Amino acid sequence: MKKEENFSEWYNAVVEENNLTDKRYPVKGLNVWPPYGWKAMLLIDSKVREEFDSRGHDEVNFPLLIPEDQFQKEKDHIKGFDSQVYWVTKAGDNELDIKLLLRPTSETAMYPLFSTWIRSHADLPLRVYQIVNTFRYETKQTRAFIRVREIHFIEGHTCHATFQEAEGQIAEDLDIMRGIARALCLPFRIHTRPEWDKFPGAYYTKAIDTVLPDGRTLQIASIHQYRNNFSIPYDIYFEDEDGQRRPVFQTTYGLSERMLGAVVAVHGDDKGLIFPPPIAPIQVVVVPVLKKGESEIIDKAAAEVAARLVAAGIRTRLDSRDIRPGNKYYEWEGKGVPLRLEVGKREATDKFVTAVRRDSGKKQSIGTASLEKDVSELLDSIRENMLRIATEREKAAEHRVANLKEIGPGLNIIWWCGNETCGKTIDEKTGSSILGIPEWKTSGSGRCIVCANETEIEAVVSKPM
RNA sequence: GGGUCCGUGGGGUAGCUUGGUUAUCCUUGUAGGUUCGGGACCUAUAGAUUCCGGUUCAAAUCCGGACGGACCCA
Repeated sequence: MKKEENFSEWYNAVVEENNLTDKRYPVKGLNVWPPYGWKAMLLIDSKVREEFDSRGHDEVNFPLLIPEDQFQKEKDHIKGFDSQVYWVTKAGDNELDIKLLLRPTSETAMYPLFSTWIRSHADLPLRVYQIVNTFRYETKQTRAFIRVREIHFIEGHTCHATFQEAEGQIAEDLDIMRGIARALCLPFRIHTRPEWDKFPGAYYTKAIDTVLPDGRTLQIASIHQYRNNFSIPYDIYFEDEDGQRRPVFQTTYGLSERMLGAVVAVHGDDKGLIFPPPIAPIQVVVVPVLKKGESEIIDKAAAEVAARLVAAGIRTRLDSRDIRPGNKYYEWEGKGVPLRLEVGKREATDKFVTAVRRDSGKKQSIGTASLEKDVSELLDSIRENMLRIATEREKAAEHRVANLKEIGPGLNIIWWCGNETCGKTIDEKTGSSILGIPEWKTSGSGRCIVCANETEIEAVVSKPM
C-alpha cells in the first residue's frame, strides 16, 4: 500500500492489518485493542507515567459516571460538551431520579472532591492525573486512534495558590511533552488556540500539534489554564497564610491515543509501521534461517541470542515458526519492529548475527561478543534517525504565505489582526483554520492576510485532521 | 452540518444491470508431509450473502428502514 498516494486508505489498512486495532466491533467509534496495539499504548502510558511521577504528580482514578447536577456547574463547559454526552437514564427498569452521564472528561467528576480535599495553602499544589476511558459522542467520521467515541484519555489536573504558580505548571507541562515526544520521535508545535477554539471553560488553551504526511495537522495534546473558572463554581477554595478564603488556580493537561495515531502516521512507510524503539512492543525480532541437517545448531544459536537480549531488558521475540524466513521478514516489517536479527548457518558458525534496521533497511554484522551493547546502540541510533527524519519533514512543511490563495497543506505562517471575523473568513475561504499563535517570539509586523490592517500577530494556519 | 458511494467466509473479491442449479477466485485457519539466506509446494479439510420489513412462485440480486463502513464539500 502506497502511503503517499492515498494516505487515508494507507492509514486504515496499516493499523488494522498490523493488529494495532480491530475496528469490527459493531458500534461506531468504539474500537477493540488487540494485544499488539494495547502493548504499544501501554508503553506510551508508561512513558507518560514516568514523566508525571518523576515530577511529583500522583495517579488517581475517579468514577466513570457523573451525576447530572454535578456536571452542570460551569456554563461554558456544559455548552461545549452537552451535545456529545452519553446518558445513563435507567437502572434496570427504573428511571433514575438523577441522570448519570459517561465522563467526556473528568473536571466535573473530580472538582467536587477537590473542594473537600483542599482546605489550606498547605494542601497546595495538588497535582494528580488519571489514565481512563472517556466518552464523547462524535458525529463526524470516526477514525482509529484519531477520532473515536471511547477515548483512551490521560488527564492531568492541578490546583495552585496563585496564577503565577499555575503558569509555572504550564511551563512544566511543556517539559513533560518534550520528554514524551522524544520517546515517540515526534516533532511538535505549540499553539495558543484562538478564543473561539479554546477548551470549554478554559481561560486559555495551548495545543500541541504535529504535522501529518498529507499536510494536515493533528492535535496530540492540550494544556489549559483555567484560572478560577472552575474553582469558583465548584467551590475549590483554600485558606491562605492570612486566613483569607481564596479560590485556587487550576490547569489541566490532556493526552490520548492520538499519540499512537501520530506515531503510525508520521513514521510509517509503504511496508507498514515503524515503531520508535522506546515504545516498540517488540524491539528486536530474531529470525533463524534454517538449513536441512543444520537446523539444530542454528536454532540453538538463535535461541541464545534472544535469551541474552531478553536478559539485557530488550523486548525481544524469537520467531521460530515453521514458515519461510522471507515471510517472517515481511510480517515483522509490517508490524514496525525496529531491528531484525538473522541467524543462519554462517552466523551460527562464525559467531555473529546479521542486523537489519527497519528505518533504513541497512544490514550489518554484529559479533556475538558485543551483542547487547551493539543492539542497544543500534536501537538508539534508530531512534535518533527517526526523530531527525520526522523533524526535517516538519520543517519542510512550514511556509510563510501573504494571501489567502497561497494557503495550502502544511503549516502556513500568516499575519493576523487577531479578530475573530478575519479568523473565520480564513476558515470559510480556504477550508484551513487558525491553529493559533505559535510559541516563538513575534518580531516585526505585517498586514493581516484578510483585512490588511497592520498587526504584530503571527498565526499558524492549517487543515486539522 | 450537507452530499455521494458501499456492505458476500477471518481479510480481499466475482455474481446484482436482466431475480431461478451446489455462490467465484485469491488469501487465511486446521491436520499431515517435503522444505527454509526475501511472501515455498503437495494432500486433506474448515469458513460468507449485515439486520428487520416489503414485492415475488422464487431475493445476494428489486424497494424501504436500521446499523456499520469509505469518500467529498462546508
